[in-house]
Amino acid sequence: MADVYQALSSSVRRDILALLKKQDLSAGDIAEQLDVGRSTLSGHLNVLKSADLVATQRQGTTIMYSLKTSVVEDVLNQLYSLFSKDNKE
Amino acid sequence: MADVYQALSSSVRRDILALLKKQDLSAGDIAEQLDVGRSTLSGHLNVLKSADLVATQRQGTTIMYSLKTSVVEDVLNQLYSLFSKDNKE
DNA sequence: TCGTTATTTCGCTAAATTACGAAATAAGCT
DNA sequence: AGCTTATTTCGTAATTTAGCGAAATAACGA
Repeated sequence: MADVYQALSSSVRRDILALLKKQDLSAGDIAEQLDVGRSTLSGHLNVLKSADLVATQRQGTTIMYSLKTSVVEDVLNQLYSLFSKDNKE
Repeated sequence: MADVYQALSSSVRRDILALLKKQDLSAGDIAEQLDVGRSTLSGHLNVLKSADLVATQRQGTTIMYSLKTSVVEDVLNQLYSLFSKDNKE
């Protein structure tokens, strides 16, 4: 889980994740809903993919993006243990 | 909670938070334990303070840093609702 | 007030991030 | 093969971030 925090640090990328939460979408669909150029969006999707936050699946000519939740569970746990007052370790 | 994600995206800053979880520390104490220059550390502490992740309290000539947990609760909730499959909104 | 200690601010540099449009690639259809 | 649509890669520019040492500021004690 190299750089999940970095991936989550962009509001555009968090918006992408919010869209993908509702349904799987192609890059084009996402680009239509977010005010950002295609190539820029592609870069953001790459960051999310590297962080293992999204998965891709080719369907003919389009590529469908979907949300991956496993890594975020780790982040939640890490944040929890980083800040929970009780257990001091 | 302007940019908590940005603040959390640096491993140096996460290390600072981990140290502060165990006990309140001065900037000097932190600098001794982390391999980073004083001025650089000061910058990181500023980022954490802006993100409301740490609090400061002057004690004579030194400044004590302590962990603030309130904002992180919000982040945890946000992340949870961003990724939880069930509730689609 | 002077000196000492603790911390921050100030340039400055290097590296990373974000954005764009144009060109390249991939897949499907006729 | 040639055309169309979807997406990515490339080259470039602007902005942000991270790091450093030197100088500035703050608070204390002699």
